[in-house]
Amino acid sequence: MKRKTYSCGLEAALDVVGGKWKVLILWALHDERRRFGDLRRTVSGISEKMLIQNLKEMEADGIVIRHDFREIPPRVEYALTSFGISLSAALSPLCEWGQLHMARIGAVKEEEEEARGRIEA
Amino acid sequence: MKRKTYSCGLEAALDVVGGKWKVLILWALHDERRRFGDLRRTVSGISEKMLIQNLKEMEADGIVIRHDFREIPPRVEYALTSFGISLSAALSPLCEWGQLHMARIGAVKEEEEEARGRIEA
DNA sequence: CCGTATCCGTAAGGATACTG
DNA sequence: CAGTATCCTTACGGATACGG
Repeated sequence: MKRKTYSCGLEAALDVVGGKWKVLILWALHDERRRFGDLRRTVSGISEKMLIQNLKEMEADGIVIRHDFREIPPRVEYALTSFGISLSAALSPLCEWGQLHMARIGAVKEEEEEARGRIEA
Repeated sequence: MKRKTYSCGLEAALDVVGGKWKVLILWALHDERRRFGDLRRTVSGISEKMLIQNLKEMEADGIVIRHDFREIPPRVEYALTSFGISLSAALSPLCEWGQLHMARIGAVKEEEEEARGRIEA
């Protein structure tokens, strides 16, 4: 059987949590299971389409598990698998780093956006 | 002065190392300074355009520093700043996680790609 | 050797409306 | 409530050719 290969661990990790939303979804689930609508509100800015699409991929990758209560009105909860939990643990230092340097990053990015604005104008 | 804000540390971190290439470039630099052409070969699959574009953004973000030796033929080296080093340290658990689960991830992703192939056919 | 410039396709992602 | 379906835009990124 063929198997995709990677030149380093980060490349493999990115194959699972790459893209704009997956890390944020993962993080929203790292401390508690959540319903679909709950996730939608927690991960600010995400559309329903992107949310469900990413959740499906994450489920296929084995980091998230979906539990459908088969009630009416519908009720579905998403939670991390143990694999997902190990991933979120690996992500936590990055989260702390971001927290620590948030102010600096925010300032630089704000400048960059202003600069882009000046170019367009 | 305005300042961009984030709802969690990961969001801020992603603003700096988001996208397909930056983490890989960062990682290529985490143990040694490298020349442009060296980076191009090390970060497998990247085009010159994407490499220079990302390097410029990373320089603007203060995680990479560019040293132009002003020689002919040209010689330019890129290295991590101390800020960049702190980031690479925060990334290292994720790298280890990827390394550890590389086989599993590779297998799943291979299946997914095969599945996509069947749909198109 | 280290980039720039240009062209171009794809796919990621947003908005909106609709269904069980 | 939890999704689907559809349309549409843009920006990410590849390929290629050229310049200092």
